[in-house]
Amino acid sequence: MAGHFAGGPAELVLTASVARRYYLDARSKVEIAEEFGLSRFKVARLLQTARASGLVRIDIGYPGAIDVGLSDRLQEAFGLRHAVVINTDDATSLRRHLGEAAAELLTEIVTADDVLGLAWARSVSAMTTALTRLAPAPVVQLTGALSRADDEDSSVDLVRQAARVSGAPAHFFHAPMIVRDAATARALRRQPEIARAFARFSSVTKAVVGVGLWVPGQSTVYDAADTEARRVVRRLGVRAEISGVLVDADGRPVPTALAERMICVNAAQLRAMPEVIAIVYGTTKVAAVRAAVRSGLVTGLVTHSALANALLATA
Amino acid sequence: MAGHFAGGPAELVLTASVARRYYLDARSKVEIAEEFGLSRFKVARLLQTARASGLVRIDIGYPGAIDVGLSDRLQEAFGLRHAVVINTDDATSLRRHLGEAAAELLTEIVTADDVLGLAWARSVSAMTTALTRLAPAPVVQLTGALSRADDEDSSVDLVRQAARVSGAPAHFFHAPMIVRDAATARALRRQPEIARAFARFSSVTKAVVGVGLWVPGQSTVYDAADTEARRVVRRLGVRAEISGVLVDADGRPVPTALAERMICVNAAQLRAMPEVIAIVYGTTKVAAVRAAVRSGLVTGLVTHSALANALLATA
DNA sequence: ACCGGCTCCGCTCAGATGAGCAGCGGGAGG
DNA sequence: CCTCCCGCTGCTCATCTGAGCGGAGCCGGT
Repeated sequence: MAGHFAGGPAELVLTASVARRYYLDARSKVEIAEEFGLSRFKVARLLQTARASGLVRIDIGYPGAIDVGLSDRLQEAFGLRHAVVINTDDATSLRRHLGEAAAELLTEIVTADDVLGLAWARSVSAMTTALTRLAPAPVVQLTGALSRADDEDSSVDLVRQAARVSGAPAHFFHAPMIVRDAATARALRRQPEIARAFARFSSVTKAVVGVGLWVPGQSTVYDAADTEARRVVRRLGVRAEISGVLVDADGRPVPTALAERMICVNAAQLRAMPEVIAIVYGTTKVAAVRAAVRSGLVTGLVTHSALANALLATA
Repeated sequence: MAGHFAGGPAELVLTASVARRYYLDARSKVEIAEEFGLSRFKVARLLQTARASGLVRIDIGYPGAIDVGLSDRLQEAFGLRHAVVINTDDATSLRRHLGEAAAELLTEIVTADDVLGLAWARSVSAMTTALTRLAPAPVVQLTGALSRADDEDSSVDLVRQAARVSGAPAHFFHAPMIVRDAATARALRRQPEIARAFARFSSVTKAVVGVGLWVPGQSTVYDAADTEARRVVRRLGVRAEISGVLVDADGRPVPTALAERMICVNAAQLRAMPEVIAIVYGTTKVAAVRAAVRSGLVTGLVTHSALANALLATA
């Protein structure tokens, strides 16, 4: 493939001329053949050798924030419908950049016929912040609120913000993501406001979620859970959390007692959504992201170079 | 041309995928269309934008001694049949490298049906030194010897060496390049040995020559001429010397008294040779080389980057 | 609402292209 | 000298491709 050029200097230069005419000046092989006094077959063969010998190099890349090559490979490798890899790995601006990229992606792919579902995650919050334009699609809240002291945007605010941009209705509810026991959760889900939002899950066509690794500090759900639940869930094989949906290392949903206590979308509902885009950063989460894409629940990924490379390395 | 990409991230990545499939994996547009569920027209348009936006970059170059891009441009710009530009400008090894390149070129383009003509020049000498393989073409000496004390190879040796490699007859003669007066030159040209060689000029199909600038130290003929001749010839407008043939800045042959005193090929004879390759180095000679290629006497050029660039800059 | 202009899309069809094949010529070996 | 073999060349035909055309949807101005 990258073999050296066989012929002499004259043929080398001739080949280069032909290649330039063909690839850069966009002439047809017939034209080139006439111009150089060759048969079109000879021209075709010269171009073949030009490609094979590496005389003509074609590379696909773009001088911008998006690493298109990596995005493409990621999409291909995991069979994703969408993959956007951001070039920077700078920790300080990473979340903002991913938010912007995801916002752009959403602006592009969401139409008025869509119903948008949003889970709570800091990365999803960064997206809504960056969102400036959106087709008039209704927005549905997918998860309850997580009681973190430093949260600027609650789960509810996030949904309302997106709906404000889209100009279509917001379907939100006020409830925590995790409650003390299953009974309380069941009671809450019967609340009219919450039930109405949940009823819309089945019509959601595009969702945006976060992914957490089931270890301290790498999952808002993990951090919000009590010590006992953390341990039990861990022992059941849960490795990753997709906006509340708990899956094992291979992406299989794991039934847990904790899930009974959560006010959020479940695996079956998520799977029914044609498009689920995860925004994830931090190489620590490699295993979680791999589980998420393997699960098939996640069909799109917005991430950064380091994580993308890590994913591909272990694929 | 180098405009940025218009669409959103999803289309950007899709375009990159399609471009990779097309340019790197060499799939047909129809195949790609089926694979991605698009029409082949859509694929074509994506590829167009990919090219126009700079997402797909094609460059032609070769990691070797020969700068193919420059060679190509030179060939194109001056309508040359052959152009070989060597990448290095390192003065110490320049002549040797050019000699090797020219030798390769000659090995490639000379066939048993050719008759090879060789003029004397240090660069041509470097070529014969590097010559290891050559079709059995007879070799004809085009110029007399120049009496430089430091010459390793005389005009004669050069011809014999090439003929030894080719395995075909050498047609050489022993005579100086410049003699005291025209009468002596005429007498010499009538010498059987010399006349026989000269008679072969008309059958020469490929010649290799040097080019000199008509200033001190840039032309072996200039240096070999007497002060008076140098001045007279200069005043007649001569700027360049192509292995003894004197031309002005535009490449027009200039009739001179000096020419009458020289034992070498003349302009008409040189012009009759279908292929005349000049080996030249040193940016000082730019004007001389331009004159030589403009003259149409020279149809091929073996040179180095700096000189090639200088030529193109002033073209 | 209606119209005119605009853009985007996919169709048609002629011309361009590639895979495979046969002819030719040149060199090695008998 | 002949003969075989190999590589190069250009042909055929089925497929691919590009330029141009017309229709569908969109948008802004009455």
